[in-house]
Parts: sequence; C-alpha cells; structure tokens
Amino acid sequence: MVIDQLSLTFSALADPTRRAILARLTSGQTSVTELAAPHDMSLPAISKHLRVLEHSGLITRSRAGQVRPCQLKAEPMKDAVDWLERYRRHWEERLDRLADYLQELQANAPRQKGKRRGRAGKTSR
Amino acid sequence: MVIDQLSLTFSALADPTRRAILARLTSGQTSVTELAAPHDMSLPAISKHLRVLEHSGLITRSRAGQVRPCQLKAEPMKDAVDWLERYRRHWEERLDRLADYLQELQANAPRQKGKRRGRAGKTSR
DNA sequence: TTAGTATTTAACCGATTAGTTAAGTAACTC
DNA sequence: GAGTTACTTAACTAATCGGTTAAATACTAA
Repeated sequence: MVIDQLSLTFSALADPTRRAILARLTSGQTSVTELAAPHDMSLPAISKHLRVLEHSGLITRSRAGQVRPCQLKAEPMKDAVDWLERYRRHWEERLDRLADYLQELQANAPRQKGKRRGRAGKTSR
Repeated sequence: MVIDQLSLTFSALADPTRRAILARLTSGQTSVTELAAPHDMSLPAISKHLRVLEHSGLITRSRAGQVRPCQLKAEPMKDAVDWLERYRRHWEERLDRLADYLQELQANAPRQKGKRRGRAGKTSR
C-alpha cells in the first residue's frame, strides 16, 4: 500500500535512535560504523534504521570504497514543519479554548432552546 | 518501558487519520461520533486513535452527558517544531552539503598523504 | 589468494499497531 | 425500567517494528 510522505517523515522521526543519527549528520556525512558507535545495538539494527531514514528521504547514501557514507537531506522536514506551523497559534495563544468558546456561543444561540443535536447524520458508515 | 515525549508526539502524528482528527479539532471541540464521521472505519478504531492522541498529550477529553468531547492541545507540537527548527538551515541553504565539503577539506589536510582513515577506533563493541 | 574491514541480507523473535466484531457501560428519553 | 444513543472494552488478527545472530557481499591490503 502507498503511504504518504508526511506519515513517512513523522514515523521516521518517532524513533530516538534515528533522531540521534540525524543530529550526528548535521556535522557532516559519515560512515555507518561511525554512526553506530554511540548506540548500544548491533550494526544490522543501525543498518535498518538507516534504511528507514533513506526511505523517508531524510538521508541519502553513496559509496566510497568499502564505506557507504550517509548524508543528511533535511528537505522532508520542511513539510513536517509546514504542517505543524498551522497549529502554532494554538499552542501560543490559547486559541483552541477560544475556538471552543465561540462554538459554544453559536451552539447556544437563540431559536434552538436547549437540547439541539445539530444534524448528527450518518451514524458512522 | 518509558518512552520520551518527542517520540510519542512524532508517532502520534505519523498516522493520517490522527492528523485529520487534529485538523478537525482546530475548529473547536467535538464529539467522538462527529470526529469519526469522515473516516471509513469503525468507532472503536477511532476510539483507539483518540487514546493515542490523548496519551501523547495532543488532545484532552471531558464529559458532557453522554458525549465525550475532545479538545485540541497543541502544546506538544511546540517541542516537535523546536526540534525540527534546528534543521531549518539544512533544508533552506544547502548547508548539509557545505558541512560535508568542509569536513572533506579538513580530512584531506596536509600531513596525511592520501589514504588516511582518521582514527576508526572502536569497531562497534 | 588470503585475510580483514565495512556493511547488508536473511531468518527469526517478541512487542506493538491498526484494524475488526461483539459485548459492556453510562447517560438520556419515554 | 425499556429502549436508544454515545462511547469504551475485550478479544482476536494480520502486518509492521525494532531488535537479535549468522551468513553473504564487496572492497582493501598483504
């Protein structure tokens, strides 16, 4: 099944080992072995993490002799941030509360005395 | 096992259904049934999604009669954005490439004729 | 060619995930 | 209290995840 890019990005970022790897890559491309060093897990485990990072487009890999250097490609993070930014005002102001308050006001507006249920429609499928 | 908040947030955001639910909640708190309506899945499935959103701190739930309204709590997104922002320059400029270039320069610095392997050390454990 | 280094692939495992259906709970309506 | 509405819990399933060890691959060095 096809999985959208944003889901791919967020789920790649959901693992602390992978985030640490990305952090390390901000100081330049490096080998798998060196990326593995700080982590208390086997090389194949790291290799798998790198594969999901590559799959999500957050790194690219090349070849230089025996070593396969990994390089950061932060572009997909842009879309993640763009998505999140739409919520900024919600965590900065208490706008979520405000939206609820306004909705409450409208819901309790005249000509609907008490127990309205505003077109519930379609009980699931 | 304890799982860090950032991983919790990113993995909550990694599902398109959950992102759609959050998007819906920007226009005010609402019931589980109404949140479920646009999605082609059972109510228990939605209930589970809401549980992971609650667990990650992205929503809160209350009780108003029979209905359990969900409310957006965008705060955890702030930390997600803060984490991502450290990479902004990497997707805006081509800074990732630059870092690699600088590292390359240093690696090829004099007094290391040709095939250095810059203290490989510690072959994993 | 033989040995060593870097990394991936294969096969397996236990835990988690995302969904299902069926049954349970809690409040409201009559 | 009987039925309806709104939701959750339980039990199950198939797929995915994050790790393992062992073996394979690919290059380098002697």
